[in-house]
Amino acid sequence: MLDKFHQYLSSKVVLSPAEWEKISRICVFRTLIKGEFLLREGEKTADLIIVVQGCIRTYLADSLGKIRINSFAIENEWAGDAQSVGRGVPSKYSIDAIEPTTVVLINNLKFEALCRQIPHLNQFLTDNLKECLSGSRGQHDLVTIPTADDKYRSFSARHPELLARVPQYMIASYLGITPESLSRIRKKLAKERFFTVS
Amino acid sequence: MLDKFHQYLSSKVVLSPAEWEKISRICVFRTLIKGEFLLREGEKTADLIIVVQGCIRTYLADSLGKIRINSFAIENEWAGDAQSVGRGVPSKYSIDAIEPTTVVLINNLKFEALCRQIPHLNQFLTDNLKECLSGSRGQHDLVTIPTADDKYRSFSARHPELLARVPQYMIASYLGITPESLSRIRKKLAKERFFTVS
DNA sequence: CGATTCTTTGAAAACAGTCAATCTGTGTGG
DNA sequence: CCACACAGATTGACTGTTTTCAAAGAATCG
Repeated sequence: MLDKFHQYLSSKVVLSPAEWEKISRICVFRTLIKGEFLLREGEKTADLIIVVQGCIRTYLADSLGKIRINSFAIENEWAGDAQSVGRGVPSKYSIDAIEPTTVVLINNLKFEALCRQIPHLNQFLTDNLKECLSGSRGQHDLVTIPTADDKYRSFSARHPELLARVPQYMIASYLGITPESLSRIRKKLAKERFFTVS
Repeated sequence: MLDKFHQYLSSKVVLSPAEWEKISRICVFRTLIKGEFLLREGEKTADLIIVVQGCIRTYLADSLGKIRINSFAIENEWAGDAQSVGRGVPSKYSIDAIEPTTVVLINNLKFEALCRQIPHLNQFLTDNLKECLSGSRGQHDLVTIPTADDKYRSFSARHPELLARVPQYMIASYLGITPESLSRIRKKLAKERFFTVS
């Protein structure tokens, strides 16, 4: 797993062996079984989270139980609320694994200290934050689409990899619709496709 | 305006006069009248945008004309799609001023070069990206609230300053509901408050 | 297998959207 | 200073989509 993470990092930035050595020393790997929590609402955390293998979801629970999924993170994606990390602010979100997953946890303070020493690593952080921001905006664009089936259409075009990987009721939650509606939409679309193809 | 921006920056990071001098040299101020565009969908831009005075909105237009507002930015807030900046990617979003507004435009490449020289400025960038990310997540949390009146309630609790400043039909767009619905919701809430207070 | 978890289906109710008309306030030009 | 035009907000009646609730089918996993 360390190797896999090294590979990913190397694909993003140029690092000398000595630099990688420093970075790897502050990486903590954690393996989660399906359904296992990485963070619960209200808990504090000081770690950045990067998925090495698997898939985790970040979600919000309203007053009584119903959850809304904010984001999925798969291989090499970051998760978590970058802002609350390292500020002692309790997280609004919960994070758990939806398949067997391995993540790297990196202490935010240590990471920022390293960023000051390693300019390339700093670039990596900045780029990633921008990517997360862009992803979040994209997700926002998605959920504000006014009709449920356009939401789903848009989602499947944009995230085919998740479509295959994530249970339907979670996609529904991510899109802000009910699983029942999603099921009906899929049925309708399948029918449309059938008449269109031949 | 330069002063105002200096004040803001100083409140965020410690800068020597020499550093501020360097930064100020790459700042371009631009004043917009109400309704004036800063960026249109499809255009490219290489500049970071920070509002010094006034209010701008970032929005997305769907296939025929209807717009969905992604975000408002008021004094000292950043706007724009951090990722598309400086990559030659045409913007998905349009940005215009909803009141008389002054913004600072900072060329992204020049800014990043300065960040490499001035660690504190780099910290400022990182912090701001995190804040933008957090803001975007918050906005997402808002629009995924399932009922329109909870959306509005949540919005007014979270952004009282915008409530007073932004026309209602724009707030409706921001929340993903119609102006008519918002009007009815406000009426209902006013009635509830009337019976609750006395 | 047997049991949980996930998806599908149906019918009714609630909610928000649409369309169209009216109302209100503000700023402009005669 | 008034009248008009315009942008924004409100209201009503109606339509349509989505939710809800409930139950039955698949699928998956130990």
